Amino acid sequence: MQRNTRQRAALLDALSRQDDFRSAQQIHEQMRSEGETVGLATVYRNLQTLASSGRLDVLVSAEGESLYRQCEQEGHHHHLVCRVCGRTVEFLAPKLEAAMTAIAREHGFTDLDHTLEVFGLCPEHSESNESGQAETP
Amino acid sequence: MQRNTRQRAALLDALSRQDDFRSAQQIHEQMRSEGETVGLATVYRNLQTLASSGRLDVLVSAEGESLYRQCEQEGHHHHLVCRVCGRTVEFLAPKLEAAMTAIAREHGFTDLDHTLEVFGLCPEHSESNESGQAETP
DNA sequence: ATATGTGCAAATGCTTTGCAACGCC
DNA sequence: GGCGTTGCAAAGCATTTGCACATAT
Repeated sequence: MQRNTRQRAALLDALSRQDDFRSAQQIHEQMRSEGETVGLATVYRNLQTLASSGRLDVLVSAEGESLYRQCEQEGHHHHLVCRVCGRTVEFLAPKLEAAMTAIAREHGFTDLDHTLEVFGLCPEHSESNESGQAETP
Repeated sequence: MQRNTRQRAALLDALSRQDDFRSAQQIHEQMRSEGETVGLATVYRNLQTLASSGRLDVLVSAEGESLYRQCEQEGHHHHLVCRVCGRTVEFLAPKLEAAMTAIAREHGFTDLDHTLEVFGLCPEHSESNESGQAETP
């Protein structure tokens, strides 16, 4: 079954100290920079395992890259994700759900499922603010 | 500017005779099988051009592949897609847009973009109906 | 002890790109 | 004739996989 390896523990730890959506490579890089010695393939493999066991949230960015983060909420929810830093806000939208369901029903569709992700620039990275303020000149 | 090449015309024609979402490679294959001689790269390039000029709808499958089809509506809209046959219904949801925008604004996000796709079973493929009527055994 | 997990590097699959030839305008 | 377009093959990326080695249990 599932063994308890240093790498897996390190990955879970990294994920727990981090609540933005990140790509496998970003996560790997971060772990490396924190002194962990982990292979990229291992990160991919573990992320996959964790995701399919429902312990992680996965979302596919507009560019087709898979982004991961630990779940915050159990139930159904959506994400507002910063395109630059990955900062994420979860939100519920029962009205949206209801409206979508209604539309689908009107067309005779059943067994519904949907994806709704919002991408944008968070306050730190908004365009009016992007003149290079993140650094300390 | 934009030139009028045989390949581009063939692509537009192929797209116009087809209303499911398809990958670049599927479209290329179809064109080939219809006797068109077109390079795969050309298909990719033209799909990209057309998509960014808003003449095509693009959607990224869960596997990260880009799927294209011609637009039915000009403006922003969403899709209700049958998981079995790919049958697609476009719909508008101004209230959803407004609600999402509001939520994003509350969190200070700007330059918004979002993906909203609804998947389900169309009337032909609903579960109560799925006993295998599509085939001829 | 032994099945699982890991690391590396090679392989995969989709997509993009460099560059010479091609063909609209 | 010139410049956008094309085609091919090579390059790029994110991700997966084969295989020998390491290691939890």
